[in-house]
Amino acid sequence: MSFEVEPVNRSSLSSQIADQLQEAILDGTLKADDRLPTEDELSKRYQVSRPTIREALKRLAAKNLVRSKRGPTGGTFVTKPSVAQLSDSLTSAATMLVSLKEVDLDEINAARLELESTCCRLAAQHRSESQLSALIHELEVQTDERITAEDFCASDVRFHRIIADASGNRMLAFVMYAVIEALQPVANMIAYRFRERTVIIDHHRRLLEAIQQQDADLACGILKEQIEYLAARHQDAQDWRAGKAD
Amino acid sequence: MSFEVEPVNRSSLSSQIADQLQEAILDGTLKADDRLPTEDELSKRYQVSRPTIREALKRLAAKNLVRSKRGPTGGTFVTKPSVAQLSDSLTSAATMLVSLKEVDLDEINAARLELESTCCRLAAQHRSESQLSALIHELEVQTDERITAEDFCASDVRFHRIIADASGNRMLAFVMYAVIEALQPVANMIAYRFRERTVIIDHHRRLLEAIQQQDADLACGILKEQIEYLAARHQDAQDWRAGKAD
DNA sequence: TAATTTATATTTGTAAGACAAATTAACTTA
DNA sequence: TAAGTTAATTTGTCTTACAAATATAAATTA
Repeated sequence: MSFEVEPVNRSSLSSQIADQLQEAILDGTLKADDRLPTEDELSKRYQVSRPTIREALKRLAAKNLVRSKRGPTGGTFVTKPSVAQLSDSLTSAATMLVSLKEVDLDEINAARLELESTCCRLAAQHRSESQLSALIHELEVQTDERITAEDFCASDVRFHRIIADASGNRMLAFVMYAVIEALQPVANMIAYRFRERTVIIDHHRRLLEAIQQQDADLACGILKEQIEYLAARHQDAQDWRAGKAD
Repeated sequence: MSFEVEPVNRSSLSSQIADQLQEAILDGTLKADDRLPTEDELSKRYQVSRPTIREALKRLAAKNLVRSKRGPTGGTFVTKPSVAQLSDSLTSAATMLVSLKEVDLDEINAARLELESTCCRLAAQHRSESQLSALIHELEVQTDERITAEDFCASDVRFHRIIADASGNRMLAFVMYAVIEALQPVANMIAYRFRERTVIIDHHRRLLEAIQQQDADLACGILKEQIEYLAARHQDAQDWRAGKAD
């Protein structure tokens, strides 16, 4: 005599309910700006307590799938996806990879080189006059003697973002933004002591000229120089830190 | 007589606590596998009720930053989200944007071609025997006559993810996963009627061979063929749909 | 009558207390 | 010593109550 044994479901109630609601959102059953049933209604429908529903909703809120509001016209609403939010999520996830040391610096630098080379190549093809003006403007900002290190870093980021924008492909630009942001902690670390602004500015000037002249190969070569320079500076910073710890 | 007015903090307690704990995880104060204080301890420390703590922890759990376990050696432990988990967290946002046509499909396809060409080139250099075996295995799965359309799509995704992994760069793999996932609604849409499996399988076989032989240019050419094929199939699906609506 | 203030109803946010479920270590029994 | 039982701990769920925020309707004032 035998009977079948099936795996039992060990997931918590709140995670099961969150998964179901997520599926309803992703498969289009629940649409952007739709109002979910109230917490009380959901707890009746699922035959669970209200705190369990709230826990499930917090799981969805953490993924930006829903937002809540109090009051007679309040409730829990499916969030409308936006391009800005996707960009933020991508950036936040990339930053986490770095913070949690899931990826090492060589990997990020290599990825940056690949991605930004692609952006440079496309930028050399697609750049507009206003993007060139914007690059020129940032170069002027960077050469100003009064600029603080902080503002120099900010201008550096903007310079590279303009290049990403000039690729003419928004998805690529988002990906590029994410990688640039993920590198910010490192950039901040070497900003004060280990990075010669004049070298960076020179790279930027030559990069701008190459893009202006639509010379993709030259642009990629200059970019490679800059990324290698920055990687070496960072290695110096690490060595200096290691030496200091002795 | 005047006094300063500062913005008041409108965030809920549970989201503030989740943010603080997330920061502690990301800045390295809390490391992977560290055990957080018990729910009771956290509620005493933060001077809030235990359900509020639980809601905060559910927010972190949804981001794969913690996991919980019952029992005397249980508790809430810090986890390190994997590249796959982090990119999965982008899936919902990206998927919805593509479904709602908030982003231009041509842009995503163009970005995919650039990114995946880079991954193919690196995969041709860096692929391991086990990655080749995994690709071979997926090809076998795909050629099985009994496979459902759903399972074929899943295998297709895995095939491309293996290529991203074979690039040997986790940051690149991360962004590649995100782009692949964003295209899933489109792939699902054309899966049943507009996509010849034999064509896809042929592309995959040739891609595998090119990577095996470490011929990066050939791999990139085949990939271009596949992406163009899929874009055309999708255009056919849209046309067919437009015609059907008349 | 128009503008302002107050009251009411609704929904989410938080708290307190109780009990259940899962798990591990310690203890007991064979 | 191995197997079984028990106790303790922590998370998971439930019940009940009240607070906070909000929008609308009603009441009051000018």
